[in-house]
Order: sequence, then structure tokens, then C-alpha cells
Amino acid sequence: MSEEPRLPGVEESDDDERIVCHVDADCFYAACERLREPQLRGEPVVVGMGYEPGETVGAVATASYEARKFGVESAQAISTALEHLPRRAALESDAADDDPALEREETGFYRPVDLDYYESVAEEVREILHDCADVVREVSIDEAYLDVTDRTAWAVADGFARHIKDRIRREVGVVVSVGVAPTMSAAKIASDFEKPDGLTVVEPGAVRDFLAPLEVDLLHGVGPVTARELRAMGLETAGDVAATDSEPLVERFGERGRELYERARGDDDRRVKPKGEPKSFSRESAFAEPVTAVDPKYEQIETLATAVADRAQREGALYRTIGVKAVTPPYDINTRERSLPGPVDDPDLVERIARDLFTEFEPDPVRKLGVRVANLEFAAADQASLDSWGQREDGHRTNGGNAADDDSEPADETPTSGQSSLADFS
DNA sequence: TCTGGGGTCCTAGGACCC
DNA sequence: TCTGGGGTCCTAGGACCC
Repeated sequence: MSEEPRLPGVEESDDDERIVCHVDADCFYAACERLREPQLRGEPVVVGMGYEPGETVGAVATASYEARKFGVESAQAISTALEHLPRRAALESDAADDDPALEREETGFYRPVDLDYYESVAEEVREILHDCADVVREVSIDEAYLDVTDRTAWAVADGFARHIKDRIRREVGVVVSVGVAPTMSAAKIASDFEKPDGLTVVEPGAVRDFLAPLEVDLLHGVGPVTARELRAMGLETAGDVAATDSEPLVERFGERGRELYERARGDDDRRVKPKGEPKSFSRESAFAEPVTAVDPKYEQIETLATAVADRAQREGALYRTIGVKAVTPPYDINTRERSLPGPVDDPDLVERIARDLFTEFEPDPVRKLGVRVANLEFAAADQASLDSWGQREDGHRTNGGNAADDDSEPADETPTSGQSSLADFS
């Protein structure tokens, strides 16, 4: 198509025939738990939060396939999971064999989420992936795309994928599923195709036929809402979408509609590229039941604000936007945010603005609260405290970074209400 | 599916600027 | 001061993903 002269510096856009691998660990959290607790192998394992004594809200993060047989699913409320699969208490407390009342066959092991540990395992997997590909995009803790065009060829792609799987199993001890295809979106679906322990190769030219029979909600980006609408339009499978007229889709879903149409036809020219810096950090937490009293809400806001500011600081991020989230019954999600004239690293300010933004919801019962910082900037580490920017309207300089003046916090609100006439940053 | 936590991207309206 | 067009930024909400 492109007859345009190539700009200097633009790489040869040899667009056809990428070889993309999508690697996706199977039940990753559960697999990690089995790694350090081998007696969990072959048993139903549920990893989640909220089932410890005193906790009442929580959800399943990962259920092993053995646990799924009992009806335990990812994102399920823990209370529901426990109904399907009671906790195997006796075994866990070493009183194993002498509780005749227990029907061991119908109980499972519950473990709390331990992200730090899973992260350490993921790091080992990552090293192997980077060893196997020139470009790796980590999507999440248990999932990555690899561009392996220069490492293999279609004729031997399944052997190459097998090699990746074997190395990860041997060297780390977890099982991954791999999909190989000429596009990211097809590779993603391919890795899901024969899970667990799957390996599916979709060669160029075969993509559209591979996708055609799949239900629309298997397409990445199609959730329950879109799936329902597509079905209402008479589109049940990827093949239906591929064969339809794109216009109504674009009409109804905008840019997403066009994307959906193209992906269903196997068209996707995105290249695998490394993930950039994060765009936001947030912390949220749910109350056991809707809270009306004012104090606990502000306490929670403060805790969350501190945690978020702390995280940003550890990551070396400055933020220019601070926001809160308040979930009110039945399940209404409200967000408020405020942008500052320039990036800061200022935990006190996060707290003050979060409190301030929340006051609007102060009278409401609240199920869940959140605090977020966004518009991040990753400056050279010392930039954060070099805070000579930040003029106020009256010409004063504000201390963007820290508080040598801790004690005398002016009652006056943030220096941000005057907005656009403030400072200019370089 | 009565609902956890941490993210991303898109849309749409309004303010504001030239 | 009766009214065009283009662009950017900000905010709130929604859908989706793992």
C-alpha cells in the first residue's frame, strides 16, 4: 500500500510475517504456591483474599483446575467459593489424618495472595523470555508477548515454542501455555486455545479460519457488555464479525468497533514493543459493609493516600493529578480528581487533596474507597526535591517536594485553585 | 456472578486559546 | 459581542483486562 518515500530513520517496514509468541502461565498464583509447598500438587488450590478470620469481603484471584471442577472461579466472592469447596482445615493444621468427619475429597486448600513471592518467580520466567526473544512485552505478572521473528521460522515454530515451555518448566517449575501467530491478537487467543499446558501455532494465512468459529467474547477487548450487544446485532462468532459490514460496528462502538472488526479478520499491525512507564498508581479497599460514619472513611482515605504516595516515592515517580474513588450502594462508582500545575512528590498534599475531594461524598454510605495518582513523571531521582517551580499567584514559591515547614501547615488549601496562570515548567 | 484490587484505554462535554 | 474552525487540557464515567 504505502508508496510514500521512507523517512530517514524509519526502519524497513517489512510488515508481513512477524512471528509473535504469547506466553501465559497457567493458574500462576496457584502454581507459585505449589512451588514452595509441593504437597499442594494435584490438590484443589484457591488463592485469594478475604477468607482469613475476621475478613468477610474478598475474591478468588486464582483457582487451580482441580478447584475449578468444584465450581470455584476467578473473581468469585470468597464466600461463594467456600460454599463450593470448603476449606481443608484439618490437614493444614497438621491434624491431618484423624478427623473422620472430614470428607477430604471435597475440600480444598486456601492460600492468601503473596505478590512479593509471585513476583520473584515471575522474574525467573522473565529472564528466560528475554533469553528467547529480542523484544518482550510484559503484560502482567504472568503474561508476555515475544517477537521471535529473528529467532525462528514458521516451519519450526512449534519446536521453538516447545523449547520455551520446557525451559520454564525445567528451570522455574511452572507450566505455561504458548500461542504463536503472525499478530499479537491471534497469538493471545492461540495461547488460550489449549490451556493448560497448551501450544498452538497459527500460521500466516490461517488466522482468519482459526478465529472464525470462536465466540465473540473470546476476542480480546470484548467483555460482557460488548458481547451482549454484538449478539443483539446477530454476531455470535468472530467469523460473523469478520464477514459483516464494518460500518455499523464503527457507528456503534467507535474506534473500538473498527479494531474489533479488523482483529476478527486477523488484521492487527501492532508490533511487539516493551511496556513503557506506568501511567498511574492507585490503592483501594472495601469495607465489610457500607459505612455511614464519617471518621472511618477519612481514616481510610488517609491510609490509602499514604500508601499511594509511598508507592510513587519508591518508584521515583512525580504525579500531577490526585484522585479519589468512592463506591456507594448499590454499586455506583464515583471518581473525582484534581490536577496540579506541576508534578510533585508530596505525601501531605496527596492526603489533603484526597480528603478534600472526598468531602462531597462524606454524607453517603460507602462500600469502597480508593486513592489514585496519575500524570506521572519519572524524573531523574533528585529532581523530586529540586522544587523551585511552583509559583503561586501572589508570587510566592511553594515547596513542591517536602516540608521543612511541617509544623505550620497553612489552613489555606492547596496552591492549585488558581490554575492556569501559574508557573511554567521546564 | 450481588461485587477484590490494580491497572489501561476511550469517549464526551466544557473551558480555554488562537 | 451573534459567532467559524482547530487544537489542547481537564474531568467523569465506562468497558475491559489480569
